[in-house]
Amino acid sequence: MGRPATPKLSVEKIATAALALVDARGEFTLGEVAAALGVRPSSIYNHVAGKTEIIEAMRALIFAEQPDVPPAGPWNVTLRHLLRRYRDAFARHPRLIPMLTAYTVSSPDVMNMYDDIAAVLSGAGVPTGQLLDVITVLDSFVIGSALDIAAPDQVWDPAGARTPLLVAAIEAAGRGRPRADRAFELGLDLVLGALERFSRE
Amino acid sequence: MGRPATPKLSVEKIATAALALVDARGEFTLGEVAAALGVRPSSIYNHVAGKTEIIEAMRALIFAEQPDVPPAGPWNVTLRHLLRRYRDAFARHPRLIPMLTAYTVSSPDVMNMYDDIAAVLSGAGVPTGQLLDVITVLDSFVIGSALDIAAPDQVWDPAGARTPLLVAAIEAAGRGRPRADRAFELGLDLVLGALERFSRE
DNA sequence: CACTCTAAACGAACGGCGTTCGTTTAGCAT
DNA sequence: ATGCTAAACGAACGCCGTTCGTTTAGAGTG
Repeated sequence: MGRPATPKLSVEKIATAALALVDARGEFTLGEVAAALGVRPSSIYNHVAGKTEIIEAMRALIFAEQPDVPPAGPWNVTLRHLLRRYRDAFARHPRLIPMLTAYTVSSPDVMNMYDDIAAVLSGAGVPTGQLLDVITVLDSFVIGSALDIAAPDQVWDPAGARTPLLVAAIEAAGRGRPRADRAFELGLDLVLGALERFSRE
Repeated sequence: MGRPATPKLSVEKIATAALALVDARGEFTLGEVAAALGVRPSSIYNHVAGKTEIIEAMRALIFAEQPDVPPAGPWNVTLRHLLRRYRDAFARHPRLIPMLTAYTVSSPDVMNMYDDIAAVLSGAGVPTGQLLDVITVLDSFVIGSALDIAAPDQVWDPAGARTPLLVAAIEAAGRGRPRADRAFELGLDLVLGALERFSRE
């Protein structure tokens, strides 16, 4: 026993193993992470302060997975790419999303994203006084949409319907990931359209 | 010991006690709930299958707290009231929100809400094929906004900023609950404005 | 080259929490 | 009266996150 020749652990390895567990089963345990890395649970604490810090590391990980996007072109195209990329970071790991909503989001990656969005919006003519409000609206929509991906399709009980309207709408809408993607794109259209009008005033 | 003359517990009492704990401290334990009700933890299982079912009961509770709203007036006013009421149900108990995002949302109260929204949207001219997509967009925005309330104000580290833009925007925006409310109202303006255009096409 | 210091893995242990199960008893139905 | 169901209880279990002291590999220092 004792210290090994080459370290078996690192923050990134721990986060990656935990993320694999979350993707596969929707949750993770320190014991499982340790087992996946051929290590005992207590060893993890040499690299990480606790379970919440592992979750924070996973957040950093999924943002690091993102490709960088050149910020060129007209502002609405750029903003659309930015928001899509933001949501995609969550969308690649749907079961992780609920865990991330339990804590606050002040990681540097998120700040960079906010920074980019702020630049684009300002260029589009949004005044400084309203900048953060607009960013909040966009952020809320993106995070809500991400949660929508994680939600399994409703097992619909027609007996509970007060209107046949909703039943018809649900049956017409399709299911699963494509449905969530389509709704997100529609939301982008709506919000960006509104922002255009907003920035012209 | 044995069975008491009048029952000490009920699903509603359990959910109410748990909700009080969540409001006060952001989390709850079966032991704490039991203590608050003058009961032992195991007794809870005579009324509820487990902790997740308590959370589900809390969801029902906060929707039951809502006043009923007469669905009169032009569709955009009605929809605005509906969405505001939807968000207010969460907003009264901000620390509960992250717990609710961990599971799916198929409670009957939520379905009624969807039903109402569907009726209004359909009346506004949204075709059946897109009804659920629009509802999803609205739902995502509302839930994202609710989470925004729960998020404490960012402790801002100016060293991490790549642009002074975001710093200025954050300082200009104010803090806490009023800020979140203002952003939500702005989002309502944007989305409803976009829907008007959308329904005129 | 000896010596020290730090960092990494380990084993044991703890305290808490969610949950299960068998027991006891009050009120209702037969 | 008798039996059934429902509600509260106590004891116990197993898992999980976390802490602490111990062991040892390698890097730094004189």
